[in-house]
Amino acid sequence: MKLLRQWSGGLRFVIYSHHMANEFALESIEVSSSPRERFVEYLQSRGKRVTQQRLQIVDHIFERHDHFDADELIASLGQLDGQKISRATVYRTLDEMVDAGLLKAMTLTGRRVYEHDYGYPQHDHLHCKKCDKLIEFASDELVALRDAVARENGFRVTGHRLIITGICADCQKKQNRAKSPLDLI
Amino acid sequence: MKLLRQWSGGLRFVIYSHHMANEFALESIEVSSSPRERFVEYLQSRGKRVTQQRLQIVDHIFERHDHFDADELIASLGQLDGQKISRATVYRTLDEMVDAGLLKAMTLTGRRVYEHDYGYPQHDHLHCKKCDKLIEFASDELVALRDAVARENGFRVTGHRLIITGICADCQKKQNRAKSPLDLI
DNA sequence: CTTTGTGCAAAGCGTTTGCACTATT
DNA sequence: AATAGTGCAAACGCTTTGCACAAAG
Repeated sequence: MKLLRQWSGGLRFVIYSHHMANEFALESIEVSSSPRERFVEYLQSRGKRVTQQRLQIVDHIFERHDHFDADELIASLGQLDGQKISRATVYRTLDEMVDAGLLKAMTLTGRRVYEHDYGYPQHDHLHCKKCDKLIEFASDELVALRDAVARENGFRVTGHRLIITGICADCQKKQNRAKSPLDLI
Repeated sequence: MKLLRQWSGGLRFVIYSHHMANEFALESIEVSSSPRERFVEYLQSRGKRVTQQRLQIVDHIFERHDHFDADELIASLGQLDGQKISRATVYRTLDEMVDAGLLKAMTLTGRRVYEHDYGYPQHDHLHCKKCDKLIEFASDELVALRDAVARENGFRVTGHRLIITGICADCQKKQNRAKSPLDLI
């Protein structure tokens, strides 16, 4: 799951690679500053402090594109050298990053899952209930449909979340393999 | 929030009224037995017992159509005469009713919310983040879109959940009223 | 009479919070 | 120096579970 990223001076771009298994096949969109820069701006604009912990967390999260929860983040932060960042600080910083528009959160199977929301196009998910994998897809049609439904109901949309649940291609293969005659000997 | 329901012999129908505020504007679909009957069938087919508590809970839930969580259900069950049904039993029975296909569950703002899934057409929701109201809508287009996306990804769909978040018409009115010049005196 | 369900209270699990200490401004 | 952030552990809110007793089959 490699990720290409380019930060060039002035106007900047993020370029995510196409993932072979299709999980992260969306192209990135243009952004005017790095996640770190944007987080610093956000903090300063609110009179909040730019701490070592906050910087370490933003940098770490935007080093690769994937979906993660608080525990996974804490575990992978723990592997970095230096002193550990506490669970409480991680939770507090994740909230701030959601506020800052850097991350998007959704609840899946009881736990909160986060993903990049900055420099990444709007999309929805296919969720495999066997392996828990999230596959992203984007659909303009869906957004149009959403807006039409909202309009009919006099509703002012701020966002949406579509999760299609089922079994991914990989898990279907595994299932078939398990059921094949060869295994019944 | 009145509900019309008719159980006539043989082939039966559930008829939900149109709700004035539009929360429950979907027409019902035909079902071959009452929720209670279906739950009993489900229980017997699995060698589970038909207890007073289980019957009381199904009946109570299907007396009116709305969205509820475990606590609300426990509170409204508590108002019935007779001995109280324990929290644990309510949770266990809700799980069984989801298994039985009578209820559908989703997680909203941390807590699990339930709604009828039997005798009620598939639909999705608009969720007002001001007043927490859920407005239902149905869209065949959405289902077609979902299936197309899944097909492209070799994904076998078992279901989906679309929640459009924003501000409902009522809350928009309230907001405008609060901001009107008259209130600024 | 056997076995499953119920009620209670305790445990679980992810997340949040109060507070004394530390770091940023 | 003043104030906001951190780390710790305890608290939280919702849900689940172990166990002794009650009820269904």
